Amino acid sequence: MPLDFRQLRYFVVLADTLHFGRAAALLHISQPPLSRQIAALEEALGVVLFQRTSRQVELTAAGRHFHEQAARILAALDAAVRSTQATARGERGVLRVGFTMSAAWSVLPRLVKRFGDAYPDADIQLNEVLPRELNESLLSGQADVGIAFPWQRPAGLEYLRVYLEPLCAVLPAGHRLAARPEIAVDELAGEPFITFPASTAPALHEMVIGCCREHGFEPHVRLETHLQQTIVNLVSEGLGVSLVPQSMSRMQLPGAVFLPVSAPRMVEQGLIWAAGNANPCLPGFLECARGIAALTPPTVMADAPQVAGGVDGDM
Amino acid sequence: MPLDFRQLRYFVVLADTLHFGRAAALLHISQPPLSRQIAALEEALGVVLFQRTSRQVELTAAGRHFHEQAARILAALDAAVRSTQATARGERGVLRVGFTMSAAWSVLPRLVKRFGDAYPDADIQLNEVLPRELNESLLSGQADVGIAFPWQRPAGLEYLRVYLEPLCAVLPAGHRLAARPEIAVDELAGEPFITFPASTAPALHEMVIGCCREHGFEPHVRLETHLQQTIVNLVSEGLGVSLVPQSMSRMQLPGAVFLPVSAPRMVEQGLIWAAGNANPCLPGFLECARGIAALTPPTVMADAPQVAGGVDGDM
DNA sequence: CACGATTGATACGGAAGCGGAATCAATGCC
DNA sequence: GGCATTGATTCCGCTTCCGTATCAATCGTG
Repeated sequence: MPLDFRQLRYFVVLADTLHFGRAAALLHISQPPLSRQIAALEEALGVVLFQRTSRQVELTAAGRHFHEQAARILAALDAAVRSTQATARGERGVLRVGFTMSAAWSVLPRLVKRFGDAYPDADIQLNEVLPRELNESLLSGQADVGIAFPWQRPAGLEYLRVYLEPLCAVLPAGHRLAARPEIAVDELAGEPFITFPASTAPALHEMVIGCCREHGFEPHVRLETHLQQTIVNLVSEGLGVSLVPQSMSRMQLPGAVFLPVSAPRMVEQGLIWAAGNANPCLPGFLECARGIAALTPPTVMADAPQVAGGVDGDM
Repeated sequence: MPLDFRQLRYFVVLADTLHFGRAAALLHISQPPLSRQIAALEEALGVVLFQRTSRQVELTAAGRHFHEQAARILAALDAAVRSTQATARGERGVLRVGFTMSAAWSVLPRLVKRFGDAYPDADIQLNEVLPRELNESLLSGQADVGIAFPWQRPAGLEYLRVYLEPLCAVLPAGHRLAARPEIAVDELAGEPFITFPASTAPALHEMVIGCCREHGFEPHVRLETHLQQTIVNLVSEGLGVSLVPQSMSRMQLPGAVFLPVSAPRMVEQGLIWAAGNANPCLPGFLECARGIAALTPPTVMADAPQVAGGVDGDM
């Protein structure tokens, strides 16, 4: 009575073969149950689907119509099962990535591309968030994973380092130190610095200030701005100097020169995600990130042609 | 294991309510079988669809996706059942109507419109056929029903009269008899006649020739053509006279005058169909035709304003 | 902190449904 | 006219399913 999937499968095979015996053989059942299931289907529908004589079986007009519908439904069911399994395996779905502009400069494009190649049916939603908002965004479930310079990590958030690189100095092209192949950090002691505001980007703020303090001086902060690109721009205008991750040297500004520093501070970027996040795409994304991490050291070199002298980011 | 429809319905309700007890109540079953069916569904898919704690139920990402799919499939199944039942009732489907141009002049448009109003989801395929080909077309199943002036009817074909009307004379406007309100058929004895070829339209041929013979003369056939419209056109050009069904007077040609004849021969049109035709739309179509037949007599009058004097087609 | 209420999972017994072998009735072929 | 084929029917054994009762885990509350 309640219209079973089995009846649909039986019906479609019978409608294809128009022969109870052969259809039953294809279905790996004997003929009597097939007759009964078809009869039950017809009774459930209240419609005669086959016109039987004792010698041949024919579809009625209603049967022909139901044949198309049933085949479509069975195909849709099969597709639904497959796509659901793919969803559970993380091969399809949506992963919401919250990224900070500061952290996205080098890692994000490669990671997104790698993930897209590995999981072509999974979609990534990229949303920019402020660094201080990232943790809350992850914990509240608004984003599945974040890419950032790590900072104070609350309980419930996991972290995976993806990228390690040295800080380098960035100077105006006409600066007295700009022609040197390498400088020491403390040679910048008297220079006007351009840094990040501690309120919105504490990790980046600490990165520059902390590096200077390690080398024994308190930097003279002349300007603060949120974006690393802006820092480099301001440097190129001659407004000051700064310390930035080496990958920023990808910016090919005529007025700015990137110089390696001796015994540089290493800074890292990584993925942050909520420990309880159940998005099936997340493990695959993390795996891609681990792959990126393994490839990173040589890649850093290739990406930073302007910087002479190699500093390898061993991880 | 084999993925039942019931499991889909159970799953959708549970995904809607996210509460085993309430979902079971909505499904009019108790809670344990629901738990088991959901577990069986998850095992069949190999996918965890719900994240259960003892206090709350939540959909996983795969579960959310499967929810959409399952709801779509169930809706498609419901639609398929309804449309199949509608097909079996003849409320939807395709009815192939073979019509002869000669017979379609008056009845066909009204019949098609009536059927279209009564069965808005059923489609009519109109195909013109030559009169002599109609019977074979019906018997071979290329058409479901035909509209024609009846002729020799082979075994296996049914017939239903739909329309009865008198023949009337059609004369050139300048003809010596054209000013009369009515004429006798034998007054046309000496006139050049325009008729149909006996080979392709035997019924129409006999209609004219037989009428003349009934009135005691053999018409002098000057021209033969297949279409009634062409006959009227040729008459309006002064090339001869003819006898045509009264409904042809709907053609408002300046050069042609339609005149009632005394004691006119009545001619009928009707539906012809194969006795074994199982198209579910056919009974409804026949019913519409019976309705047309009942309405025909007054309609004939309204449609033939140029003909003075009423000749009622009693059926 | 302890008790009760709520929720989903599990155990068991009765009943319904399904599949398979045997058989029947109708039809076509030689 | 005998035989083969085809779908329907019957009966039996088994699986599966539902419902009642119960359990384990958790939350709320005083």
